[in-house]
Amino acid sequence: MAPALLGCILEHETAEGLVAVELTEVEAYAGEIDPASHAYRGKTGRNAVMYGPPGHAYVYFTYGMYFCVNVVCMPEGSASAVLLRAGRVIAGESLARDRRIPRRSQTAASGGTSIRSVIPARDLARGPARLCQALAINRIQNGADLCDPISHLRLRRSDSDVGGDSSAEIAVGPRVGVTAAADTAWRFWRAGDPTVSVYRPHKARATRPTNHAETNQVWVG
DNA sequence: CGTCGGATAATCT
DNA sequence: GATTATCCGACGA
Repeated sequence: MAPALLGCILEHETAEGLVAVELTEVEAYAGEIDPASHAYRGKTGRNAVMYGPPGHAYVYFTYGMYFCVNVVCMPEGSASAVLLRAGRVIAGESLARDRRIPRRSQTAASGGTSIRSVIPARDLARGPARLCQALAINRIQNGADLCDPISHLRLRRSDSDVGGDSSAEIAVGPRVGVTAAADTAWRFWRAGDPTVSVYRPHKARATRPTNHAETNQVWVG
């Protein structure tokens, strides 16, 4: 499913307008058999949508401030999903750019306008959390039916893909930022595409052992 | 260009 | 209490 999604269009229609992206980078997560999947340890409140019917959006909140969106890919009862990591904005570019202004740049001094240079078009949806920001995807869209043409958040084949074009070369490699199954090559992207995110291995944090002396622990004896 | 630390909170153990 | 499917800005080369 994952490489098949490359080149597909994800679009979100809101009161502000329409923003659409052509997918350029995705990652596959194989549910309960995949140590890197949120479903590896079974069904929970967060991953429940992954166990539902395919074609729906599994949106999760991470790092205290970001959302990422997946497409559920296996029949009901079986958890599996494809993370949408990046795309090229093909509609609603100015709206997407407005949504991508970092909150701490929206200071009163600058009148709500970032003093930083304009975000390059290639960076608008370059990364899973950026993609969600550009498309205004959040926990409200968790469970949304992406295949219903009525849905405001929908996934469709590209207009230029009717003849099964797929002229772009697809590259394969390990997934970004995962600790478990770090060598499993289930990341797929369009080779050479500038909207594909930069690969970064998971940050091996120094798990500093708790220093009991610093936390006022007193050992007597 | 590359590397690094901080932000920030739901979720799970 | 630890971990996290991330991003941004600062800093140095």
